[in-house]
Amino acid sequence: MTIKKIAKLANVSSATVSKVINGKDKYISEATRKRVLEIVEREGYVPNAVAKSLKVKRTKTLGIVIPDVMNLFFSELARGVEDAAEKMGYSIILCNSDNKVSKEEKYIQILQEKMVDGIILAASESSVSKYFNKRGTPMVLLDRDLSVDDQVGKITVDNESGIYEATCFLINKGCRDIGYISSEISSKISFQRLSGYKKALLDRGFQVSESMIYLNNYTIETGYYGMLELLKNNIRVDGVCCGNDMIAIGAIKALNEKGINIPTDVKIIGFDDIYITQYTEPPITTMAQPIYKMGEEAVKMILSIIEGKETELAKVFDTKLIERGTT
Amino acid sequence: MTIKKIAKLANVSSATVSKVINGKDKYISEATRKRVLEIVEREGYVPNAVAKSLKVKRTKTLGIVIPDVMNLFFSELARGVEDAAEKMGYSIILCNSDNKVSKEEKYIQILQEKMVDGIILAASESSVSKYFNKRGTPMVLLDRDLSVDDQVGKITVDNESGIYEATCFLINKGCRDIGYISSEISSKISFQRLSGYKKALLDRGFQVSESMIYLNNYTIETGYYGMLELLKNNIRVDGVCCGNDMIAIGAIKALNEKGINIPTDVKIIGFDDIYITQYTEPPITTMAQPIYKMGEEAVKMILSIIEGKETELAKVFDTKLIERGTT
DNA sequence: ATGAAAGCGCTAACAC
DNA sequence: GTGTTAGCGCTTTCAT
Repeated sequence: MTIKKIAKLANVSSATVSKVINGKDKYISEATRKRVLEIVEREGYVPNAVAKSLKVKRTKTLGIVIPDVMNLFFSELARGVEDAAEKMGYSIILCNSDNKVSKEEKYIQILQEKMVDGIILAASESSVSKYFNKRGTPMVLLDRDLSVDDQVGKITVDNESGIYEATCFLINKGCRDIGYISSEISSKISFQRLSGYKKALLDRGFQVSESMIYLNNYTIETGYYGMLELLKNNIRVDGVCCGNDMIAIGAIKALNEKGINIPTDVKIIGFDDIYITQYTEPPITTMAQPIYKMGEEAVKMILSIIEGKETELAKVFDTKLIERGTT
Repeated sequence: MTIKKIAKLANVSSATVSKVINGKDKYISEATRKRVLEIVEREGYVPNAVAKSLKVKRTKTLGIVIPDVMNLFFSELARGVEDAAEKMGYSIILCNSDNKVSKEEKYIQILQEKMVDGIILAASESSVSKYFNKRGTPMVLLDRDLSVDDQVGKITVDNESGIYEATCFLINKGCRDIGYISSEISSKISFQRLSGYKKALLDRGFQVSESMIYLNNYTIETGYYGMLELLKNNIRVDGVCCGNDMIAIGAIKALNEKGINIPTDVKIIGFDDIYITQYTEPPITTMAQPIYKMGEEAVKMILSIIEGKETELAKVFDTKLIERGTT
């Protein structure tokens, strides 16, 4: 079924059918409008969006590349993006990069070939460089703050001040020997977070000790082994600031296994506020990012760019302390 | 940049450019092949896949509709699908239906308009009916077993025998008063699972008591309130079979709050083996579904259908007991 | 070994 | 109010 066949069945031109289908029917008589619609319905006609896209140069689809949908943080981000996109009549093509530059590049190429109207990127590297954005597809960087000269949007959170606050909170709660478990400094984010931790300690008159810092990945495993390591190295740890909630989950597991009480003996604070955080034992105190909202904001920003509106290209959200059982 | 402009720059026809780009260059002289490739590179030419799709009637993209990516079960499914699709050169359009028929229908329509080559559906209802599959797009039902006359593929797990086994396992572990917390019977899956629970009890000479059964949703909340309810209604509960792992997480939370020891006082078994299950306190014993693999299998099946191969339209996987800390 | 040309299904400018 | 037509960027058959 094509618009042409519908036209023939309705004894009108394909232009007319196109107009009624697209609601541009001001100048179409009610009679033909109705007739066309009936036939469309009867024949189960489904418009061919790819033909339309070729003509109008707009696919009404967005690409989103994230490291991994199975990661609670990114799945919430993706959900925020998808919901907002759907509301605006857009679909999304989902890509998992595993933080691999090669995959990021490959996906960006594919998305450009598929003529997506915009790309939302939680990328590890500057795959965004002009070299890869050959077509100048609108892009917004989500959660990742890369230095990029291009005209790309950025949506981030104030990582340094977030972890700074988290660390101060632990201090205020009475912790004196505060460890830090997080990811290696492979990204700006990780750097900023570590920086926040150190700054808080120094500002409050504590010393920074490298043996209190364990860096690896943003994973449960890192939290688990990192906690074990801290316990090994130091006689005294009474608080741990974690680079994200996954790490906090792992740290809690280690502490539970060792029979160390949370929060009495050791207090834990996480980062992100992924939703599982409410359901752990104990529930995790964390610095919340407005994850879902950041996803929504990313599509708002990219649509604004797509529509050629004047757009503020940087939006940084604040984190917010959510106190629960681990402190 | 279009193929035509590249052609002009290379002093060849667009047909020639098309051939070298697509590797159909047996009959192209090495000299022109090289020249074309150089210009493509230099100009940063990106092929327009929508134009290509219009011509070849194949978009190399698949649609996947699931209730919610934020749900660990479905995000793992989605990841399995995306990985397998990517390996075969396909992209995926992700849709979250929230189990709402209206959204499912809407998405199926959109996916058909976008001319996806196939649709993978974890749908609650028979949105799959001929009426909605107007274009006869290949479909496979994933995780959901709907009665559908159409030629759609189905990938499922043996739910009844899975829960049957789970319940028996609890009995073998010495439980005598086994409750069941799960979702309402709104789907075949829920029916089969409840059925497995009852059958196991009966087969082993126990009675089925409605007050030991709490049905609501496949959520943490249901597990939590369901457990509280069971504790209220019955003096004795020493085992709970949960319809999925989320429910188990909620049940554990309730038990922990009440100071009831797991597994000494009450044993818990879940279903699915979502990955967080290893990290709860205690880690959850569960009947595992090969979630990721089922996602992969769904794309294998749909590609086979797309390619017009003779395809076995039903694949049912076995569940497998994973014993951890809650039993 | 390369090119000319038709056509995929649609929209939009313009004609009537 | 409705129709004609060109053309979006590509592939593919057929000629040369």
